[in-house]
This record gives sequence, C-alpha cells and structure tokens, in this order.
Amino acid sequence: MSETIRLVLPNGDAREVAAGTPAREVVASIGPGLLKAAIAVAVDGEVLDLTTPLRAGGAFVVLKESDPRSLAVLRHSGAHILATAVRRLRPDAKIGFGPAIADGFYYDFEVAQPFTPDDLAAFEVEMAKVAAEKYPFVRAEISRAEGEKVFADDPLKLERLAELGADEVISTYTDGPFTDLCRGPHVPDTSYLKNFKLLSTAGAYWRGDEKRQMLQRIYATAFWKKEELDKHLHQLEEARRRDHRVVGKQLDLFMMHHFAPGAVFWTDRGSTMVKTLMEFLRELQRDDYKEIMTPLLYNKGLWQISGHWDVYRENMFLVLDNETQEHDFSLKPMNCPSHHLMYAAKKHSYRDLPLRYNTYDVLHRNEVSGALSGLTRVRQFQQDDCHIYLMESQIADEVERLVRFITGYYDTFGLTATLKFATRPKERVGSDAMWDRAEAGLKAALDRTGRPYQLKEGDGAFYGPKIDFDVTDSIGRSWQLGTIQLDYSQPERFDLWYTGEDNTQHRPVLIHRAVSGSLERFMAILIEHFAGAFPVWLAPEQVRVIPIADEVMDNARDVTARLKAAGVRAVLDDRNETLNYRVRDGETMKVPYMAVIGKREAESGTLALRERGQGKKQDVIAVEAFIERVRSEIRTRALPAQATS
RNA sequence: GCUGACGUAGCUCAAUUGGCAGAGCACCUGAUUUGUAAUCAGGCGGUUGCGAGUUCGAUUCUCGCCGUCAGCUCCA
Repeated sequence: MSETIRLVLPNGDAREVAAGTPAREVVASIGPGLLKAAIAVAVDGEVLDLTTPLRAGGAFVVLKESDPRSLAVLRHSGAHILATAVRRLRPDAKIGFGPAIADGFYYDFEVAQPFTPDDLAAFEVEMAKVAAEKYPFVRAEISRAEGEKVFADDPLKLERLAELGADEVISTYTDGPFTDLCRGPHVPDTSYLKNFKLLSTAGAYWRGDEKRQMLQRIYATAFWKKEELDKHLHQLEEARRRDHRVVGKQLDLFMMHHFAPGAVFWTDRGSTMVKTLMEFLRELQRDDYKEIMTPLLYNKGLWQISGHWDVYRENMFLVLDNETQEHDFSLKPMNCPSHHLMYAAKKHSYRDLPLRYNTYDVLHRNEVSGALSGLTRVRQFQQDDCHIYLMESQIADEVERLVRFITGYYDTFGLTATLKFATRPKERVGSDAMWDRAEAGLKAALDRTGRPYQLKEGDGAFYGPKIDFDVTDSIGRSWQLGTIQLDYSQPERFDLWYTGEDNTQHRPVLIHRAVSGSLERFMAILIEHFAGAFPVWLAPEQVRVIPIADEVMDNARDVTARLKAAGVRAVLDDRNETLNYRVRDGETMKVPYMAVIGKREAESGTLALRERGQGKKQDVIAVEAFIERVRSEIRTRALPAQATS
C-alpha cells in the first residue's frame, strides 16, 4: 500500500500521493476553494467522485459545474435520489438500472402496480426532501458475499451482481436510507440536486429484452441551474407545439385513418408540398439520372434472390395468390431488387456507367403496431431512392458528387448536415481487400469534399461501408436522413455485369442513395423545422388575396388570376367575413403573403401586402412588382428571413 | 408485438356517486360591405371507436377487438 502514484495537473504541476488516497484530499491540497466547487475528478479521462480512492496516476482534472461531464454525474446521482424517494413511498419496488442519459436520467423499477401521474408528483416532492436532507453519497467496496446480503431483496441487482467478473471491484453507494449497487461516480451529497423534473413514466423491458419482464421506467432530467432546466422544459414545450401531427391538422396537410394504420392521406395542400419536393429533386436529377417506375408487387422468387425472404419477411406485407392459395407475393419494402431486374434486362457498356436509376415508388414495410408514429414511422412511404451502378474506379468521384448533392439539398431548407462515415462491421460479406478498397474510396471522396465527418467504426452495412447524413433542425433536434451505401454484394446475388473496355464482363459496384429518407418523414421534419411557416416556394398556399369589400371583387379576381398565370399558388378569399377575420385566418394558416385589396389599391393597380409574422407592417406595392417578387422567391427557393415561430 | 394512458359532433374539449349527451370553433342560412389576428342572429351536426356482458337504465362498470400516444438503445 505504500505505492505512490503520480497525478499531473492541467497546469503541468505533478502530485505524488499514496495509492488509495481519496480524490478529495488531492483536490483539497490544490486549494480549498477548488474543493468547494469540485463535483468530481477525471484521471486520464475516467470520471471518479471525490471519495474514490485513487489507484492509478495520470492526467488529473477537477470537474466543476462548468464541465459537461459533471452534469452526467449529477444526473446519475439524481437517479439514485429518485430511487431513494420511490423506495420511501413504495417500499415494494424492486430496483433495476438508473443511468444518466443524453438529456437527463431514468430509473427502472419492478412494481406490482404501475406508477400513475399522481405517483410521479409525489415522488418529485419526496426527491426534494431527500435532496434537502443532504445525505452524503458514501462509496463502499464490498465482497460478493456482502453484496448478496445487501441486495437479498432485489433480484435484479443480484442478477447484475452475478455477472460481475471475479476481478471487478464491487462497489455500492449509499445516500441516507438507500443503497445501490453502483460503479459511480456521484456528487458529494444529495443537496447538489436542486433543479430537476420528473417527465414521464413508461414500460421498459428489463435489459431491453422483450422476453424479460416489463419494468416501470421513470424519465427525469436535472440541470445545475434553474435557467437551464427551464430552457430545457421550454424546448420540450416548443417541440410539442411544433409537433407535425398537430400542425399538420391545423394547416390541413394530411390525415390518418384507422382503416389504414401507418399510411398517410395527403390533402390537396399536403400533396402540393410533396409534389413540390419531388419537382425540386427531379430538377436536381434531370440531367444525370434515369427516373424509372417499377412494380409494387412481386413474386417471392425475387425476394429469395435478394435474401429478403429469409431475413426480412417479418417486415414484408405478404399477399395471397388466389390461384395457389399461398402467400407467394409481397409488396416491395425496398427498391433495389426491382432496379436490378431492370439493369439485368440489358447489356451495359462501361461507357454507360455510372448508370443512375432514381425513383419515388411507394414502399411498404410492416412495422409492428407499437412502432408507428405520425409521419415519422409509417408502413407505406415514398423514398427518393437511387441506385447507381458503376465501376470501382468511379467510386470516389461519384461519392463526392453525391455528398455535394445531398448537403446542397439540405442547405436549401436551412438544415445543417453532419456526416458519419461507418466502416466494416464484424458481421460482413466480402474480402478484407474489398473492404480496404471500398473504405479507402469512400474516405478519399469524403476528404475531397472538405466536409468534416465523424468516424463510426464497425457501423457499416453488412455489404459495404456507408456515409450517413444526420440533420439538425431549427430547435436543435437531430434526424438521420440521407445515406450513401457502397454495396459489392447485391451485384453478385443478381448476377449483374457490364462489358469493359477489354470486351470482357465485369461486376459493377452498387451505390444505394437516399436523400430525404422517406418523403413522409421528411415532411414531418420540415413541418417541425419551420413550425408550419414554410418558405414561399414550398408553401401550399403562397398568396391569399383578400378584397375588403364586394366593390373591389372584380379587381381581386383579376389579381388572383394574374398571380396564378404567373405560376403562383394564389387563393382568393371571397368569404363574407370581416377583414379582421380573414387576416386572422391567413395568419393562422401561415400563408406567407396576404394581398389586401381595397378601393385605393384597386384604383391604383396596387395591393396592400401583409407578410406572415410581420403584423401590421404593410407595404403598398404595384401588382406587377409583387408578382415578380414572389416569382423570384419561388425561383431561388428563398428561405424565410427568420425561422418564424 | 409488449407495458401503460387514451378514444364523446369536422376540430378542441365538457358531462356530479351509472339517470334525457353539452360548449366554443368550423359548416349552412340570413343580416352586415368591412382598411390588417375572431361582426351579429338563427340553424345543421352524435348508434359516445367497434362488439359483447352486468344493470330497470351504460359515455360512465367488466371483457374482447380496432386505433392513437409515450416508452421498450444509451449497459450496476
């Protein structure tokens, strides 16, 4: 025990202390003020609490509130305090796991009676008491036998205990009446938890395994500062306010029906938007892509070749063949096999590569009922899908093009993309040499774009490496949208060839590419990203013409007709309602422009323009000038001046 | 699929311990002709998701089905 370890402080100073010295003493030796502010420490990046005996030396950093890692410590302690409170009020609760997660923490309990919202409120009050009682978090390192005694009544903990290796340290943390099997680290005492909120309760399988029992999970969050908590809660509120299911109804974009679960009914307004998105994509792909349309329903023979029949059948809608009385047919869940059939139907020259087939065909995937959610998780959807057949030597150029294409598309919506480069997984097909080439090709292409990207080792598809595009929306949420996947496997399964310069047959390489993911989900993201206040080019109704009184109706009709003739989606609001009523309705429907026409405007060939979100501010401008302005905004796909809320 | 909550007019929501199912908005009709976020009056609108059961009587209680929502990955 007389061994000493060496700790190097951020300023370069070093401390030699006896192994086993609690971190607290080291911090205190640096300065008493620092000890007060310290939440935890990190040794070579490993976060430890102040009571932990230091066993190894290394870079020594004291974590204060300002360090993001300390927030995870607070939240983890919050989970223990939650369990402490629950145990007081529901002594029968068996404890599961209670980790910190991205935006807060949770704790899983096994209880005979599920928690109610009233329970949650009571737990929250009790947690505040536990915090006020200021119990220190006391770490203890114990033997397996002791552990079995301490957790004799907690079968879930015993299960975890039994899994711990013989050489692992078994530690517990105690705050007042509650002891948990826990690796730590924790804040010094329960009073550190001041700003927290219990959010929701839901079932969660023990160990995430659907074969195991269902536990009751309580989700919560905590922050150091009240303002941060309030901001977080406000953002949750904002997300609810923008919920595409609510906004979609308000703006009359789509509906769902229980006779077609997981499928979307687009209204004329919603379908106008979807068509506008497709037109935009078509324009971008006009020159270099071949848009094709292929069948939706296929004999299982196709799926046996593709491998879907074995590994994906659960997710496919099987269709009964009336003649054989067998489920010999299936709606397609993906486009690639159909595209391969089309490719294979002809001889291809190397001169024709890269050959890019793109489509908007409808796909069906039989998601389990509990997975469905609004437009973001559906059973029937359209992908802006593309399959590119090319020579290996063309990969780098092609991928570079695709990255520019996809990020450029997102830029149009003001969505910021983060790239993730996913490399070979453990389970994979193909030789190492093939993977070396594929990964090198993708990487070279990525580097050439100059875009930063994250490396996700081992996260690739089984048939090839891929680039995923994560997009951040206007309120900071992240969505996985586009993907570029290299595939050496399907060209073999489908026995695809091209004739090379040397007049022999070669295997093409395949790239799968999607930009929006599904158009349905992309619509959901756009609705929430813009909170329904779409850019003019995308808005289902671009201009609403509002005549003040019947005497100017003819003029208003004429202006509407001129707008329509200029390609503007204009609607005449000739309802027998007050001006105020119609202006309010236009604002509620988030129409970008309202063109109000009274006697003065009709006589002078102008209109009084009211812009969405600009309140009373109004410009009186000539009709022609306005038409030009709107056309220009449509043509340039201009974004709203600010993210309208 | 599993756990829990929920399902009342087109929409948002009411309806005391089981006792005639309501309101606002929307829609229709009429009046009003409006200068920038809801004009007034009248009217239409429901097998309370569907189907059983208990009961004199069910929106309410029980069961089954359908659907919606949250969650079921973030490793003591």
